[in-house]
Amino acid sequence: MKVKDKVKITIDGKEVEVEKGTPLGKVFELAGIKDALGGKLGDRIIDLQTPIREGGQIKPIYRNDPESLEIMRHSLAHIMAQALKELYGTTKVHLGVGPTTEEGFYYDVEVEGHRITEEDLPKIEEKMREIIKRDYPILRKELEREEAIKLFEELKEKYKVEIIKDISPDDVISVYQQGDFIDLCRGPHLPSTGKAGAFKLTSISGAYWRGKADQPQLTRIYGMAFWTDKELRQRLRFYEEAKKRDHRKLGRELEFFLIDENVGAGLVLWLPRGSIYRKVLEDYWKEEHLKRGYQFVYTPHVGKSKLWEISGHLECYRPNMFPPMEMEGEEYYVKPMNCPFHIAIYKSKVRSYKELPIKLAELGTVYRYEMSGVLHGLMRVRGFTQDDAHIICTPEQVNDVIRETLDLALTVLKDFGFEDFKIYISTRPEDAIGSDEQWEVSEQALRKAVEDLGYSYEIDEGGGAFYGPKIDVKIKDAIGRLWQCSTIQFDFNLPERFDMTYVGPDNQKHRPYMIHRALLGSIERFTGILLEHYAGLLPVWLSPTQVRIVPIADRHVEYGRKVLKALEELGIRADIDERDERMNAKIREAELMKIPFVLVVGDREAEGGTVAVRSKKEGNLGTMSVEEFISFIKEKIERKE
RNA sequence: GCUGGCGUAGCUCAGUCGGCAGAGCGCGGGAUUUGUAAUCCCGUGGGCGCGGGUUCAAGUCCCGCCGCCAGCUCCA
Repeated sequence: MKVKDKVKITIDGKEVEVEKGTPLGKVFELAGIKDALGGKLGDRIIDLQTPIREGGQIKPIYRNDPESLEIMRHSLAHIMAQALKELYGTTKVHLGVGPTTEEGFYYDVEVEGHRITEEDLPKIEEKMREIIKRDYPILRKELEREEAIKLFEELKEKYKVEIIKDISPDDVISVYQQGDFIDLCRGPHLPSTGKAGAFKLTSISGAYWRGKADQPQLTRIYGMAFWTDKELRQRLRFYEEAKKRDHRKLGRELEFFLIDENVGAGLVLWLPRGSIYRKVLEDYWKEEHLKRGYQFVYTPHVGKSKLWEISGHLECYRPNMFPPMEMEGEEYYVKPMNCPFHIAIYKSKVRSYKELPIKLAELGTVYRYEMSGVLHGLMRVRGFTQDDAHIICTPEQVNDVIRETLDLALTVLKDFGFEDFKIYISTRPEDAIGSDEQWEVSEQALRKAVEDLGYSYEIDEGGGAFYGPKIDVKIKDAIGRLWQCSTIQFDFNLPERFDMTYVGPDNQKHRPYMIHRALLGSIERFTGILLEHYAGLLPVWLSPTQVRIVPIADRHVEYGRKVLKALEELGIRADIDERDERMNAKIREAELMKIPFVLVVGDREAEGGTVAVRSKKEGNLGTMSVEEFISFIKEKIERKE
């Protein structure tokens, strides 16, 4: 045997030399590695049957490694496909693709002569368990292209044949077989079906073949899978928890907002309770911006088509805009963005470098046409209010401006109770406009700002818009979900298009930098996130009603009103439940409305000038004097608890 | 927009094979005057999403539209 047919492999610091093409399982055996389910070769996860053709580092994957799940889920996708074929006929089921997901797997399939519904899922699950019990060995085979095409043509796997034809000639075509089920697959897979973990088929939906709308639509069957039942149940509980927190449900129960089909899909009606919360949020937002030298502007909801032509929106953004309306021979569009208006304000006079940076802010309501299928409560709507601002500055100011903006974003998000952030910087894409210098200066400013503030970040290389780089901030909510809120974005396009200038110290005209930014994103979406984060129990400072007074009997109403007045005079949002109901019913009502504090007043309180305080979070706190309660709640409000 | 599922009272939901539209909560009235999550009684409330069709008869079957939900795709 020639030396060049051997490959050198390093595993856990140990070197072994094996014949080229030796399966990984055998390699592990030689290296004395037991119980591994696969290995990681570079970024690729491979299974025990994969032949090793090149040398290098291989990291064994054991059941405890997160990568092992990928192997197992992949095999479950095959087990599901096999189950479908056994149930509906080998040549009737046409398989699409069956990858793993973050928590499980799915398979896109087409079943001739049967429409798969959710009701079929238990039946399919049962068949899968049967196949797992049969503990078929899962065997890898490599085939020649022609051989593979012939095989899958015989199996009536039209989609698989299509995939094979697209596989590059340099790549190996592999299939995996378990029992009499055989599937085109790169792997990795478990050694046998019996090794699969706990799973549940969760849902079903349509998905286009190759994700393209002009292709046939297949049925996508989703499964969730973990090694143990416990982990699976935990994940299912997470969904139940998420469901309980659903802002659409909370929004109705807490009377925050309404979406009325007679008004229109994706158009939000803010109810009084939601509106008072929103006012508090907006007041806070404005204060924070005033402190940092922002100037507020108000701009109209519609503008002439010319404006959108110059901005380029009609060219690039039209599918997302509401159609035009005609007036006096002129076309007007409802605004999908505020930028052109802010630019018009900037341009309304000659600007000197001495007045830069100029920061124009607006809670600007914009309208975007979103496809009906993507609308979702407050999270995805057709009319929403951006907490928008445009900062126009000189190149020298870019660093300070970005740092200050990011700092403001994080300060605001922290004040709303978010502590966990993920920061992403997106850099220059292929087909970008703007000079090298502009990109260099801007990307540098973004990095420096995050570093100065002591945060880590991820770079999305080439992920910026064609007109500039950006920072996005995602927040982690109480159940670990990430939501994108803040975005700080350079724009090299609009200053050019609108010919924005400022006069520099050299008395010449210069092109300013423009930064577009939103901190919360949109008020609607942010409200949805807040409601879900807090499961409806907002911090006291944001609660529509901060205090409810509950008189025990009619004769206590008078005293209750006195307490109410004392609170109201200090700007505390309070009300009194004077209904002819029992105290328990009133307390229950307050609990359901998630009112942070209930003050029970009866004979004892009326006599002593006190209140019996019940906190939504902590239950009965006992008796306090009215003054004590006031300073107690005032402090919580100030500290944004 | 596409695929699948769904649409019955303000809310949550029953309604069988096509045969007189129901419950609880809510709301109104009355009784009751209460100590930390639902007091009792009486009453009120529905062109069954909208529009067509089949039928002696449609909440139920068929077609079209609107909306909602889960995805695909896309995004604040």
